[in-house]
Amino acid sequence: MRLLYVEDNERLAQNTSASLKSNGFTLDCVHTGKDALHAAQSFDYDAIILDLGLPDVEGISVLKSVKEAKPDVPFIICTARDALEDRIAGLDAGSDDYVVKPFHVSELIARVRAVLRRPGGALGVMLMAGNITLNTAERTVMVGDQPARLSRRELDLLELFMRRKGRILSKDVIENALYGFDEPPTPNAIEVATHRLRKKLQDLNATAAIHTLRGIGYFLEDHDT
Amino acid sequence: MRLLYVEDNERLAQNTSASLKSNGFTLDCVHTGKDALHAAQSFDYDAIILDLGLPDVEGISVLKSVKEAKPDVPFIICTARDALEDRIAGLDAGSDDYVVKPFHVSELIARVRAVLRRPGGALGVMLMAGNITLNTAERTVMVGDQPARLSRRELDLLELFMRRKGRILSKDVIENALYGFDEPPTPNAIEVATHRLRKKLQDLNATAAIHTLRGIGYFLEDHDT
DNA sequence: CAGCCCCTGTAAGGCAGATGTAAGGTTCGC
DNA sequence: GCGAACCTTACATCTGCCTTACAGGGGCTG
Repeated sequence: MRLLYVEDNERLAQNTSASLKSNGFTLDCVHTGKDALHAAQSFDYDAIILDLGLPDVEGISVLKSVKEAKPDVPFIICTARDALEDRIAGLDAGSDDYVVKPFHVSELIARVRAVLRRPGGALGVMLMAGNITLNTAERTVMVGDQPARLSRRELDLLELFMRRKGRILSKDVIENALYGFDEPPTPNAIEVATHRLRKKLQDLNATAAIHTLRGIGYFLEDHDT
Repeated sequence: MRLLYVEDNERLAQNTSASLKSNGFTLDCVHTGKDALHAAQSFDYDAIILDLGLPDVEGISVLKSVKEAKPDVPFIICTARDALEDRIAGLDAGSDDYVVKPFHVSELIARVRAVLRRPGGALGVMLMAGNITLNTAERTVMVGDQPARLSRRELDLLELFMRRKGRILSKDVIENALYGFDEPPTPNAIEVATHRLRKKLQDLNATAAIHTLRGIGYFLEDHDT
């Protein structure tokens, strides 16, 4: 679950980023409209949180540019209470929701979740593979009738594999999906994460397993359909 | 890039068809579930756009029938906003996408492109020779209905041959294509690699083979076209 | 605030498949 | 029949992945 957070106020950005991260989101945080455009272009985010009133490029134009290229990405706009016209313009331009400043982080998180849960969004789906069931809304995993105790990383990884069940995922793809660009891991990190996930699944007698293709990537086997 | 478009509303169908065609897609348009099933059976579409609420056969059952026979075909569903929740409940949101009516054609096109660009999608070319199929996006090879387990070199080599199907490739060309400047192999390396690839293809009863032209090079036979 | 536990990335060693090299054997063309 | 080009097999290396151990960090609890 990877988000882009566009906020020019450094302190606010720091606080909010921390909260979002601790709530299980992978987060890329940028401070200018230019960076935002660049980031949005180079990766498919599940949602974009956009602060209006950026220094270099007008916020709304960021939204419009991105929406043009990727109409599907949901936006959540943060704006001051008195900037009402901006807000309306934002919704007209295709924003999916907005939050009025000052806001509690919990409210922002709730809105993000709500947007992701919408049809076509990333949340609210049940994923299945063999006897593994992953509830993306609750972030819980069952193997057969046993609940699986997975850490955040493990769960993100498993969700990635299940969303792309049967398809091959290179380490590159995995890295992009799980890690923000300010936290690049060694390639080994993914190997270790995969190993830990595999072990837990195996211990619970999961009937779907992650296979390795040497030099190419990994894939989750898919003998149901 | 060939699509199947299933839509019972004639006027909407005409408009949308025109837009899709002018965007470079080859399009088959049908108006009933029956025709849709028939069309989907007789041709391998790169994606299917399906309107829900068809007159004769319920849309979802079209989807299920086709998915049963061809699990890999991506579907994009068009539906009214209020009918959405119950409809998508039974679907695997991991492999499909949705457009909510009324929609801009540009949005539909964007979704189609997104789906095709996914690993396993068709943008990332499919190469074929005899009963060999190479998916360049996933880097997978099928011989008939058997998956081939090729190493990276073998796959690179096969891809090279298939992209230049029927043409003669000298060892020089192959060497340049497969090896970086800083890793010049002995000429024998290519012979060995070819040998290993040939063996795996033969073991899987491939109907296309790599032939040798003494003193000139190799080529992949091409009796289809 | 201390202590503890869990999570997670890093580092290091080992194993196995992949790949190049070498050494005959085979085939083709002259 | 001779030589050159290619095939085939065996072998050694090397890369990539697995596995385990360890350490820093964050959160929870007493």
